[in-house]
Amino acid sequence: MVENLERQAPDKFTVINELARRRGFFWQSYEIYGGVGGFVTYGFLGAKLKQNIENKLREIFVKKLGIMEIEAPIIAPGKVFEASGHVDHFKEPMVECLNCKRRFRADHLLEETAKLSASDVEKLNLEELKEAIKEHNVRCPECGGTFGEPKHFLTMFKTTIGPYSEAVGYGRPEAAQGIFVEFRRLYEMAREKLPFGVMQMGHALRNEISPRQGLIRLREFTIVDIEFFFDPEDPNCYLLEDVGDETLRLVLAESKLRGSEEIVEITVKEALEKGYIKVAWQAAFMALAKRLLMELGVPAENQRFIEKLPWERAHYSLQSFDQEVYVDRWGWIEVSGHAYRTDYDLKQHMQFSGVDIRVFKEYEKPIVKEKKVIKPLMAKLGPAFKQETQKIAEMLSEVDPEEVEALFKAKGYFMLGKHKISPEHVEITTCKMEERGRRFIPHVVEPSFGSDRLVYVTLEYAYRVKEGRVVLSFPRDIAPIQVGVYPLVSKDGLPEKALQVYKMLIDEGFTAEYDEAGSIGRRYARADEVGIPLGVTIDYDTLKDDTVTIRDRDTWKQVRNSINVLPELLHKYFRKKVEFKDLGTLVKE
RNA sequence: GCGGCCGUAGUCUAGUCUGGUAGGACUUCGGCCUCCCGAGCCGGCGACCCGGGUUCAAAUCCCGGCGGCCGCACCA
Repeated sequence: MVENLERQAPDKFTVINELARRRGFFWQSYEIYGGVGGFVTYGFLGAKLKQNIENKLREIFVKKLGIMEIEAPIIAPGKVFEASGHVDHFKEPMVECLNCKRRFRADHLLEETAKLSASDVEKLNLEELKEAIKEHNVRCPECGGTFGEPKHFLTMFKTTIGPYSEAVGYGRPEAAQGIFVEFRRLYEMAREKLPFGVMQMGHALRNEISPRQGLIRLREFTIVDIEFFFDPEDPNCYLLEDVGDETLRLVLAESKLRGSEEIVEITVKEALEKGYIKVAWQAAFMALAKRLLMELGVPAENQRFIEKLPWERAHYSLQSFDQEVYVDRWGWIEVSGHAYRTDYDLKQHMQFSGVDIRVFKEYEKPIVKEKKVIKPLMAKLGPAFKQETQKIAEMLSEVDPEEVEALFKAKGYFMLGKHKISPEHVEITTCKMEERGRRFIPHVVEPSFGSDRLVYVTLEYAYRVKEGRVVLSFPRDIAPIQVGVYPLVSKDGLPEKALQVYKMLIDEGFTAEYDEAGSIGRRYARADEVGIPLGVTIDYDTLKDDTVTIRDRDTWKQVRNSINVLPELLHKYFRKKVEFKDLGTLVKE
């Protein structure tokens, strides 16, 4: 099997997908019906690995930064994605060649063939695209054929909510909107203080045209969206204290425009000083994302952040970086996106819903302004205008006091609609206005992770071949199974003793596995292949002195120690407080 | 969606051209054996992607579909 793999030298993607299927990490869903592209089912090991990775995200963002995790629905009424701009932007205009049936992006064709600019083409609707294609006589670049009607392909899953077909709903293509639409309540829960962050981890749906990259591109996948709200006029980012000196490897848009993928290695602080990254919070989250990937086993030099060009960016973003990891098969692939969404989403929802979702921020000292006001003297207005009085009083509050004063000076009266207002009807006074704060829509930076991709890169970076055997060297704190427990041989009471140890470890909260099948070597090999960091073996000495051997997955070294010290030592080991050599005395081979 | 290649147990594969009982290896399971690294022996489970057609007879030939890989396109 392994020899076979080495002989054919397939890429890691193939090897990992095969291993994943064989050992039950994940596989393509609906296999008994032939399988459907873009959907995946995680087995026991994969689900556990994914949970452990997701918990790592929780640890970094929820526990340490106090970001609030929420869980919102996957289906949203049409309005939500109309407001967010997805209904308009989450689709591509396509034309089909009537001759060879090839499909092309209509806008791309016009850019290339008719030499129209990207921004011009983007504005065109289907009808205009059709005309532009006709006008410029655009033909199929493959066979020279003519094109049919341009059509949009919407990449959101559309459905109806309830039995009424007019109630259109969409499966969310991102979890972010579930946060934005609940902003008011979330802001309250954050004690009405900025900055604050909200995270949502859950499934998202994108009806990809041709998803053929395993966990890398799925139609249903797990997204982790963090929306971090801040005051755009208060750039202070307290995270810089922690991450300011962290280095980032950036590929800047300006380099890409020159056709280069040159990497600028720079600290977070410097990147902000030089203006490479517009928002401090965004830079800070990029640093945290880098650390996360390192903890998943991806070294810094195999990571980079690549800036999106304006036309590559999502419709809501002012600046975007993709965090990329180098993988064997495709080179650089995106594992997280960092978008500066500004106030775009909240503004849109405010407009579409009609609900004021601005926040109020009190000034440290109220700003006192002197302001002229017109005070209607009702005692004079009443007798003069009778039933019109109320209306006039309202209208007076709308006019500019300065202007009125000037008119009085010049003409001795002014016309309010058809009414003649004289100085005797009103009083113009100066009064002190106190502005206690301001109302504004917070800005947002969004770090967004793809859980499934994290699972994939974790697997790829854990993959090793040692002496012809596959070892998944997961970081010990995300390994799906922590400890394997084995009787050296399955007789003479060793299995019974091993089961006791196994139960004790389970009771202590470890994820453990008991295995007595085959020879001990076979069991170690099997455990290595699913990445179990430690193996505890019960042998004949155990029966005499209650000690066991503990085997390290990566070095295959063994130490020996008493059963009763295992729980405490192993807890420390999995929390990275002690190393393998600290678990006991080395066994000579 | 298009083009090329491909589809036999969990995995790798023989058989397909030339239609006639689907065979092996690894894995897995049970047993024996086994005092630390996929050892050995015995036994068991397990497959022709789906549908239609041709034929006495289809894994094999024909048609359609589904799925995979590679390329194109797409990836907000």
